[in-house]
Amino acid sequence: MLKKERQAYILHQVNLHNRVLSSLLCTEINVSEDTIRRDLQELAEEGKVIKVHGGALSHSFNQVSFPVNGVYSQNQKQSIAQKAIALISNGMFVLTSGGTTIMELARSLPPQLKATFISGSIPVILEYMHHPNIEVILIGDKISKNSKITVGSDAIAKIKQMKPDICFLGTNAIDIEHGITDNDWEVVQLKKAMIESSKKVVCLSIAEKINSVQPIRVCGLSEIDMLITELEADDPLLKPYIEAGVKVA
Amino acid sequence: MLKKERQAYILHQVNLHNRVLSSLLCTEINVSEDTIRRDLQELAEEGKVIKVHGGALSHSFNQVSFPVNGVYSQNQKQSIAQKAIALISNGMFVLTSGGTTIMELARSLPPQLKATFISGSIPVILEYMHHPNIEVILIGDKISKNSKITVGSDAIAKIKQMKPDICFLGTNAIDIEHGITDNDWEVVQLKKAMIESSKKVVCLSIAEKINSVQPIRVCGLSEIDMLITELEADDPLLKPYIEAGVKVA
DNA sequence: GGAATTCCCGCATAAAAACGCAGAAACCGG
DNA sequence: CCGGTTTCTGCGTTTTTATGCGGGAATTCC
Repeated sequence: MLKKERQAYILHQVNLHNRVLSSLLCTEINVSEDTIRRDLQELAEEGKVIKVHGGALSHSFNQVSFPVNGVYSQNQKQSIAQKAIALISNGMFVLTSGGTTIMELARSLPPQLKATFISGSIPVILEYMHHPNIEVILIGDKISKNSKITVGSDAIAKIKQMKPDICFLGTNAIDIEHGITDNDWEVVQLKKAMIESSKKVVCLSIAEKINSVQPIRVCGLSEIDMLITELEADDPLLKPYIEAGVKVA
Repeated sequence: MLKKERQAYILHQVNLHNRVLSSLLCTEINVSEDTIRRDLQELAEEGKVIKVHGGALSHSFNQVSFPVNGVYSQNQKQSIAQKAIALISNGMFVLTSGGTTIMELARSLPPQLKATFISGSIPVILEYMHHPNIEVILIGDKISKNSKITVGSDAIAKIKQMKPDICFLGTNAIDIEHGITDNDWEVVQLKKAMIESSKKVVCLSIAEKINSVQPIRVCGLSEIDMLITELEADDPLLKPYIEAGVKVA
């Protein structure tokens, strides 16, 4: 069999079945694994397939991403994400909500980190999926088209079954008196469950949202362990929260 | 034999068999390999064949290099999607697998359709989310990065709790003897559960995949209700399936 | 953390291509 | 018919290409 023929055949198989294993191909075509590997290599260089350990994948399926429009206050959120990442170590189970701050966190995860991330937010999950070393657990249920997150009793039940090491909450509003508040009833139910299940609860919030209130209460300050903002820890804005027993970073 | 004659003969052979080997040709015509090589060279320069190491290929053969970004066989999948959509009516619960054919189905859903769609495939879910009137239920569990679908016992358990009206399966390989087969163990588990739960099972497959086999068995033909391809229902390729009791469209 | 794959590198080999050359055949204008 | 020219073809040598093999590095899986 001619080289080009072989490559055409491989390409055909990849496009048909979305993935091929070099081990299977080489028995099928009756050539050595090296040859298959070299073929896949060439096809990959021409951009016709995506080479992976043990075989190759079709190009068509592997470029899912969410339309990201300009993120508000990206710099601040970046700096929040960095502080949050410092709390994560290898092997942890990390539960996260949705929201642009969490997105920033997801995007900034160091590539060598090995951990398990759990979320019901579609955009966030997509970011997690791009990372090579993390396991991704998706919480299923009905999708709320507004917030692009799964909501409902199944999702809540699933969260309650878990005991993640740490939970990162994108925060909509936080206030000394009313604690964490939000404006979407279903999302609030979810966050409540997340707080209840997690060993440690960390709120991520840009300074702008500090001392603001939304209609629906998530939890009181006593139930969160840490508040991360882009501010320095000794910023006067944070002082009342420290006094209320919340760690800040 | 004259040069022109020889070249005409070679060209004829190429168009007939899509390929020629120079070694064979030279014994056939009884000239030296050099001569054959020179002929092929000329024909290649005139663009009539594609010269490769060891022989030459027909132009049509090589031309089947696919668009790198686009979906393979999109037209066929479009037409399959249309046939599948005809089976969906308002108020239905529709369970779907993943795959590019299902993606096409998701993209082509008429905007006024009101139904509930259930899936564990991230790319497919993203498409569903764009539609204004459909409810989207996401099956949660661990995400398989290969297939971008949730897999695992939780996902299977969730599917078994449901009784969807119809289930659309993207098909990897279908064959009279072996039924539906696939190449990813976890995905197969999922598909088995989907088939078991659903009132009606519809397989979507481009004609190219008909009569092909993959390593892992999903189910026999008796378990599926309908097979949708881009072919006409009276195509001879489909006849054995009809005889096996599968409806086709 | 250890076993099993898979990958990567260099080498060996055989097949095919390229190259130069020379002889044979065809062509061609007288 | 004949010498000169061009074209074609085959041969020997050198290069290039394709492929398989072995061993060590890297990766994945349990």
